[in-house]
Amino acid sequence: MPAISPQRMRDRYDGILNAATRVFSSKGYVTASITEIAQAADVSDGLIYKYFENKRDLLEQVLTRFYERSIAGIEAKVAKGKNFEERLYALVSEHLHVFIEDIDLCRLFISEVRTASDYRGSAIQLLNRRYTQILIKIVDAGIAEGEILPDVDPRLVRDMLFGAIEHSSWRHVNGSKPLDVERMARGMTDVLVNGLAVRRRRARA
Amino acid sequence: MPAISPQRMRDRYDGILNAATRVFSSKGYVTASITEIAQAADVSDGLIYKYFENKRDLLEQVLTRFYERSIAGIEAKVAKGKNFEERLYALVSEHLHVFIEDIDLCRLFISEVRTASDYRGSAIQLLNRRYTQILIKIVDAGIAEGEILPDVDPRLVRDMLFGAIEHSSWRHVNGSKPLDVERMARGMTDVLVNGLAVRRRRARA
Amino acid sequence: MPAISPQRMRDRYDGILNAATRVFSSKGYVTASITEIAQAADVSDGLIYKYFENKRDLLEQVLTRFYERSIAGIEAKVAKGKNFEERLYALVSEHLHVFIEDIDLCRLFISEVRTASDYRGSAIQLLNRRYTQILIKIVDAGIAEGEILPDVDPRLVRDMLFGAIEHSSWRHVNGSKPLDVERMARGMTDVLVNGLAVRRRRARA
Amino acid sequence: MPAISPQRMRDRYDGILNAATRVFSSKGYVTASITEIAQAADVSDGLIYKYFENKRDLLEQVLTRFYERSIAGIEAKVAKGKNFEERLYALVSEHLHVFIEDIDLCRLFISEVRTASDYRGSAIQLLNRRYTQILIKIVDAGIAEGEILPDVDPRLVRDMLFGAIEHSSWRHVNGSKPLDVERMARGMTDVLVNGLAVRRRRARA
DNA sequence: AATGAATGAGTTTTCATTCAT
DNA sequence: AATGAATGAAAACTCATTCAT
Repeated sequence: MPAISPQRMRDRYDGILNAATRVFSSKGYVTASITEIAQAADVSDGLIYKYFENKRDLLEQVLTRFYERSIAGIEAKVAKGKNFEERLYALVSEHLHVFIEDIDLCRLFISEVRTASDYRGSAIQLLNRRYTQILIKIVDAGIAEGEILPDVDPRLVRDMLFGAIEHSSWRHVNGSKPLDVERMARGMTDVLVNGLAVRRRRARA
Repeated sequence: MPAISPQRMRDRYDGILNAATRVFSSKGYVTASITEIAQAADVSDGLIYKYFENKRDLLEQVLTRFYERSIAGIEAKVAKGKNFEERLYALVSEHLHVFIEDIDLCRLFISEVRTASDYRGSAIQLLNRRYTQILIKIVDAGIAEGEILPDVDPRLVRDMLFGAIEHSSWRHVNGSKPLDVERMARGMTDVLVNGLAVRRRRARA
Repeated sequence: MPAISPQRMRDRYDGILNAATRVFSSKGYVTASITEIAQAADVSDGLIYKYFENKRDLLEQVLTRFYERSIAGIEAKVAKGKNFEERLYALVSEHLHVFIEDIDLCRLFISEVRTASDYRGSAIQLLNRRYTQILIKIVDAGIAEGEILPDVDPRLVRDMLFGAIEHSSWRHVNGSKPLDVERMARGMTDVLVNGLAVRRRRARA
Repeated sequence: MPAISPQRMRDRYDGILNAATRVFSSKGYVTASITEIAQAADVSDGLIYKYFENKRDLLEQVLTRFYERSIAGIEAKVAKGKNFEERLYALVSEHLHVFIEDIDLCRLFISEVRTASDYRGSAIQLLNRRYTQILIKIVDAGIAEGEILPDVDPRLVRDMLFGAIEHSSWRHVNGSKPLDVERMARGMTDVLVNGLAVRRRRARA
């Protein structure tokens, strides 16, 4: 004898999650209060604890859902790329787009998720791996198709790329300047592909 | 006619700063409490406020001291490099070393300093600029000496490099694996210099 | 669907207000602590902040309630007076009664309310005006009915009377002697009406 | 073997007292801090405790000195008055002048001195009596010389007058309007002497 | 005599979480 | 199922007073 329909339960859950996403994004984890989230969700404080274990759990759900959606979008775009360079470019530009469209969530993600003591083994960590795999596959395919030097360590490329994206996005996050996604994605892809060194006999693309 | 010797005052200051460094590093800024720091420094709560304006100020001093020391070390090493590649390698490997030796402080730095609303114009920001300049100069010199393509945007290189370092260090920070500094620094330098693409006519170094 | 009956909420509110009234009265605003009030109200510290904004707000509610009740009582008595002298007497004697019955609250009122920087425009100030009006109307009516000299400044009368009441009450407040309300009210009324000077041709009432 | 000359000791004492007068006046007793006073006196915190028992004692000395000086001034002026009305006027106007010239000290006096639990028997209380006596004597003399009705209670007059002065001064203290001393002193004296009631056969002055 | 470093109790206020209704 | 009243532990910070120097 369920006192509430599964659909309604689902709606409640989503409502709270959406509210938490908004509040956490705009105020940060510590500064946001359960009461504030409850009000934004038009729900009582107590009810939140029926759907989520505690404040930390709520944060994790928020981040997980965001990460899942972002990865799905990036995967879709990357799949359309026809060669190494196109796929790399798709990855970079999509990643940057996510940063631009959901700055606040990204800021939340970066500043809170890693602090979590329970980071290892969490759902987030699994997503992280999944995301990483996207790039690894791109690189592996590039090597297989002869586009990329075979002695390149894919993990190195991953670190350089994601690090670069994150790093350059930060300035945007912190508000100093708008980000020119197109130009930046192009620049990163280019440097990664061709390096910085002067070539004697071969013109760069 | 001070009631306490300057030396003892200096010791007190350092004692508190060291205690704060330890506590902040291990627990994070918000989670650490003044009382905890005071106990770690074997000092009363109140005394902390004689040497530091408030909790935030204490954090800033901790970060500034750390940053200053790190920069000095890196600058020294970089100065010894004879060409672009050597200097770039020095920068990368020193930076990685700092990350490895002071993981917790780096985590603190990354997760707290950028959140600070008063970041802009702060001492930290100045240090950040100073650090950034080290790399910019390396790149500029590389261009001047014809080692590097003249149309390279130094800021792009900066973002890619620092981002990559930060990013790859994170895994180390989060504890999964030890970091092979030598190999990683070599790899990054190499990719940055030569790119990933296969060269037709020219053997890579 | 509140989790608590409105009646119980009202009781809590009143309980805290009463406790605060007691504690503030006996110890003064600054000296009284929230914890002390909470204990007196048999309630947790935190709950006080559910019913009142902060310590200052709590004080204001205490004073306002007291003032409202006092004014209502005085107004009622004054309304029964048939002429200037009777009404003046009613005002004076009621005011003195309040002082005697609630010495501590009066002391609190006098020493705290005027210090408040936010006094102007506050609820208290409005009550102050309302009280002042009672006397002004008495004087105006006395003039209109030819009982009082027309060139009398009602504000001067107000200052002299309220000042006198307050002042003479203070000795009572500070505990030296009990106050003979009847005699004092009679004396003040008389002096105000007839003055101190000897009259040549007219016997005093 | 005094390590410091009596004169220098006296200067120190006065310096601290003056500084305390300034700081207490402008910030109030609770808000003022010993450190602040020490700085204003160009002296160390600790030295204050060589000259005064504690913060409360310091306040009392400040108020006592102020009160003593004010009374002396008023006594001198009153002594010059030739009859009841002149002396009464002198008292009122001098009192008002003190209020105007030392508003902040008056505010301090009124809001702090009475709160003092040790009010009774203190130096301040003695001064209060001495001040009160000035008026009592004026009234007694007025009665003796036939200017004033013999059945007047001098204490009642005292309360009305001092109360009125204090009360009307408060508005000035609280800053709403400047005080017209002359007019107000004249008005009070007049009402006290002649009363408010219409006289049939005798024109008022 | 004079200093000012050092203390530590005490303050208001916030908030995640629980549980009676 | 849902509420929101109630808790109480914690936090940062202040300051009168003491005492080693």
